Amino acid sequence: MHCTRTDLNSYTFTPVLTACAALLDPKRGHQVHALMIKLGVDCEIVAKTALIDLYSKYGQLGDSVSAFYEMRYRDVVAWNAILSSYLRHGLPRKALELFADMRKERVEFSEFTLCSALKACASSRACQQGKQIHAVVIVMGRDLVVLSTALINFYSHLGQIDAAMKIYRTLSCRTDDVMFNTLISGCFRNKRYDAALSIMSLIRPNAVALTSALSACSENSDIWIGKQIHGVVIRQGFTHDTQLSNAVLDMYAKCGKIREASLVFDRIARKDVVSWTSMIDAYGVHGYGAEAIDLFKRMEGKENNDVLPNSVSFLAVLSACARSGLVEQGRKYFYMFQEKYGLVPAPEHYACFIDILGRAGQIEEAWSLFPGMVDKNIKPSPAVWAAVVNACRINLDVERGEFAAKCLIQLEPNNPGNYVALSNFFAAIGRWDSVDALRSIMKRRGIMKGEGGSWVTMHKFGDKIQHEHSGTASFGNLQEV
DNA sequence: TTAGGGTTAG
Repeated sequence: MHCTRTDLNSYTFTPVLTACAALLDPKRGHQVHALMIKLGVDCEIVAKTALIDLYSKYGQLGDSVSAFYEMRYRDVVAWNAILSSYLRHGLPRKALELFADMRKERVEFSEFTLCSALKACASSRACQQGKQIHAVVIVMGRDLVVLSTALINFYSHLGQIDAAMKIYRTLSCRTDDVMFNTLISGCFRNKRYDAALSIMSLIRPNAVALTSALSACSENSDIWIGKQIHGVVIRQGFTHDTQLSNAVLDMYAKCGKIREASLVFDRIARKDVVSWTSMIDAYGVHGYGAEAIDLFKRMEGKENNDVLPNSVSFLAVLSACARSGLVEQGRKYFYMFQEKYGLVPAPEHYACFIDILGRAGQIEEAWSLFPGMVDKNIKPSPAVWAAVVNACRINLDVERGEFAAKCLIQLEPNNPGNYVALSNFFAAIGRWDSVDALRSIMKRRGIMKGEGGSWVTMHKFGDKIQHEHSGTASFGNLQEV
């Protein structure tokens, strides 16, 4: 058409943009956009909306947002597209701000809008706002399968599984696999195993349901259920599914079964970046720093078909070095990831590297990283300041420690963990008056440190009790001991 | 002609 006709307009290009977005080939999409500009057909509302979606799917949030703000007039579809764009980039708070702007501009919502808003509420844990949207759904009288699914997902993520089940029970619309998968994932997430398994029995086992079941078992360190799900994965012939196998691997790793995790890893035929990173991290968490590094070298080697490490792999390798005290290796990889793979360290990478250096007494080198952060326009996060405070505690660096402590509390005054780090620092330098002062501040602000705990799972086979698994819990995270 | 719900690694 481009070669033979001269009457191309916005409506010709929008489906082409949709195709480009589906192909995830930015070069092609950029060419098409350039042609649209050249022909002057990039300004219509549908064209701009398709561009919001295209750039969002390419991971170019800035360009997606630009397309939105370049519009003279915006309809509800354009607003919906930009909400999805922010959600796709993991910015639910920003999506909720835009949702508020929609209300200010008196744009009438559609079901699409409410779905996205509910998703934003679920991932940012905006309980009250989500319930208000539920009320809007009721008032609109829309009982649709997609909207009901979004509501079930919202309540499940908030831990209100009974509210989620009530929506399912009082449904008058049709059901489908996505809704059942949402229910299954919600029940597992909230440890309603019986309900989850009985819903699973209503549908044919599918990879998504099994993956979410396994990720909930990882989260809850529930090896007993996790093993049974793994059995279903094998019996139903899903072992070729990489994403599902990654979830099996991670379940064993999170439950402390590193050997089993490694066996699953070896059997994944088409390993992706998540497979490699999960296994590297599993070794690192269990203190097998050398094994983590060996595996990373294998990832770089010939057997790996061009799967490149990303920023999560970067962090997994660094944290493996930190846990095993591998200072030289940590330093090597901190720079190698930037030079060889062009990955820009985020604050969490800096926090990890500062931790490595601090434990090794290299406080000067840790401090010397700050100018580099300023150059790269990276703002130190609370985790960075916490790492500095810990480094100063180990190295008895009073002056810098006090400075970092001040920054940390200013930036994140409600995180109990920060007060623990500060308290340990002041105790180490003998400032018991400050330790006391911190306790009073915590009391006054109502900040409570989470309790630590430990647990053992026992199973009874006839008269015999078998010890199955044990671990410790602190701040909601479970770790094998 | 553009927008929506469920799944894996930090």
